[in-house]
Amino acid sequence: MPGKRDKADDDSRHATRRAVPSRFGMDEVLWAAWLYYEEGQKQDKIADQLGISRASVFNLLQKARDEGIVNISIDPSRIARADVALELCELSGLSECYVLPTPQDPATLANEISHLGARVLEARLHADDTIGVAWGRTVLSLSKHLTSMRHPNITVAQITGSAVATFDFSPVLCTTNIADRLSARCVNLHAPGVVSTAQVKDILLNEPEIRNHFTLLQQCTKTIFGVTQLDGETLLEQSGFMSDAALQVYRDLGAVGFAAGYFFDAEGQIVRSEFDERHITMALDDLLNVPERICIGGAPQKVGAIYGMLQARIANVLVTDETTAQSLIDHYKQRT
Amino acid sequence: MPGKRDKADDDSRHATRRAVPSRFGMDEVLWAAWLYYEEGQKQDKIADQLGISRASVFNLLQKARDEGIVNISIDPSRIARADVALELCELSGLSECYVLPTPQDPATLANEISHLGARVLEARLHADDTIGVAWGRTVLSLSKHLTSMRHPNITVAQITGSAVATFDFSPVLCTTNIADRLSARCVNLHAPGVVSTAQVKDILLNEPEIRNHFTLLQQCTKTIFGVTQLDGETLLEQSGFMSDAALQVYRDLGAVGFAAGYFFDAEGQIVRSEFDERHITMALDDLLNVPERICIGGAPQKVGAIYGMLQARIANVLVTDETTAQSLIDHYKQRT
DNA sequence: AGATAGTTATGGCATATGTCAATAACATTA
DNA sequence: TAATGTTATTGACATATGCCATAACTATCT
Repeated sequence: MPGKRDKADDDSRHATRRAVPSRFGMDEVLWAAWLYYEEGQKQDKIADQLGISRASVFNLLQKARDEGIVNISIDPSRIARADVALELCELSGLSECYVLPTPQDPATLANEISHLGARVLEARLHADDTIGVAWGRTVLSLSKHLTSMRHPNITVAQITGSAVATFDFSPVLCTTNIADRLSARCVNLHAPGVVSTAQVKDILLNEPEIRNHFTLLQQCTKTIFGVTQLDGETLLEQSGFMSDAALQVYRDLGAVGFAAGYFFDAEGQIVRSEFDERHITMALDDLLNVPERICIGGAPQKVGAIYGMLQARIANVLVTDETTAQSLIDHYKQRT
Repeated sequence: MPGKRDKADDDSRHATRRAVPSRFGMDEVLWAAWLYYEEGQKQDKIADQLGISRASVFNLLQKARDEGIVNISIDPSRIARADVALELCELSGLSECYVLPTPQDPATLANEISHLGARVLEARLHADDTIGVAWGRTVLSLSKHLTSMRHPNITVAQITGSAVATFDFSPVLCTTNIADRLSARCVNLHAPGVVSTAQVKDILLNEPEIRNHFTLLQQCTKTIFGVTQLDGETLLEQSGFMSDAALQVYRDLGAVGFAAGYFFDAEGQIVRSEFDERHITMALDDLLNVPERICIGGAPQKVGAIYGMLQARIANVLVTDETTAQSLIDHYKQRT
């Protein structure tokens, strides 16, 4: 019974405290983490050594994991190397492809893909990177799975104007979230995502501040974006980003998907319409010049869109799940 | 009962196997590791998904850990930052210091320090490093704690001639072991560690092959070595590396320790005798020019020797245990 | 001082993990 | 094809871990 703790008890406690009086500055968290993860000691034993209860040791270890003092990570290169990924790379011309085991519960798929996306970004990230960030549920979700890390001189920049519509995965939010986790410089694009006429777009693009932003975007070493299919309900209209009518124009022109600011058809041809003239986003040529163009996304209904995107070369790195990857492989094989 | 497995059973098994038929090339190990470590699923659940027993999942995870597919590591910078380490750095002028919690069982101390040493080396290692390796129990033990890793263009070189005596921690063994684990180029020094006269040493040092080796050593970016005290039995004489008489000469001259090929006294003065003229090892000037000189060692009886070594600036990075670190701090404070 | 609220540490229990000997699956040889 | 050795898989048990309600402690206020 815990209530029994009295002076006698306390004395006996002191006897076991010999090794590590807490006056030592050395972090108990660190201490426990070392003994547990490096030396493989049992929590009981560590509790003895530190003169605390096993439960406390558990708490210390928890803290160590939370604070990133211990890092448990899966070598991402192995995930890329997995057979399905490899086959898809060969068929599609992707330079890299990360494939997640498809979860049993489809509802968690999007979440888990963005989780893997976060790991992939972390693994590929290095000093002096400039990351162009798009917007969308997937990208926002990715930002939440990033563990705080610190590389010198990282820049995170918006590739699309800040949409004004009311939705919780705005370009600004995606960008700031990611920058925050990476302790990076955050460069927002202070312009609307869509304007009313081509003329307004021209005027804006000639504004010095916005011009500078697009110049910065040309320095991008990476971009991150999701991908949407156009059949059925999409968040493009739901979010108020564009009108149903504008979207229908693209559908009528044969577009099947949208990624990183551009529409494309089932064979990877970029589809343009009047809307492009009003959409403030990174120029296509600049986008295609970015060395690492990372697309995060997967779902059965997205397969057609992803295929088109891959053919359009919008992405050269893909993070997806196994079912989607397999469908894509099948898709490619059919065409041969 | 396992014997009961028959066709009926097999069929039911197939039913649960839907998700991951083993025909998929994707590594089950990787798959299990992802589900367990990234998604935090329980082994039971993973077993279901993969259609294998929980015990097998456990085995897969074990394999994943063994093969380094999952990495569990403690941020080494935190260990360096711990208070005792920091204080010792300031007092001694070390550029870095890694301090291990002193284990309860003194018999395991040497082993655990070399374990930490291995982690430290791994953490500091990067592409294009050239590592000068000394010999000794500690260094050999360190080599065994290295986990296989692969950086491009690492070179591992012996800093001392290959001793001919019979002991199991010879320079050659230390070097090859480390090179092997790091998948590095291994450059051995094809000469005895000690020769009979100064003249023989001169002749050897003028041999082109050996000359080249010493030129290579000047390119070292790191050295790794242990440290020995001279009072009591030492492995210097036990190993047949040098005679009792030769060692006594150094003791008489005031030497208290030996590290990285050189003797020094309690205040950090290098102590030389005739033996140095016959000892084939990296030149002292070259040694002191190496940017990272990592000494691995700790024990109550080594404190005096380590103090001398620190004063002699033979090391600028120290890996030790807390008791030793604390004793060193006390030692420094006494002198003020 | 005594009461109060907020924080940290603990005991004990439900669950998850690790171990191992037994057995199945497979490969090899006679 | 049977016998034999080798490796992988498993069920069952012993142990370690994760969790949470509550005790102990601390700081603050009356």
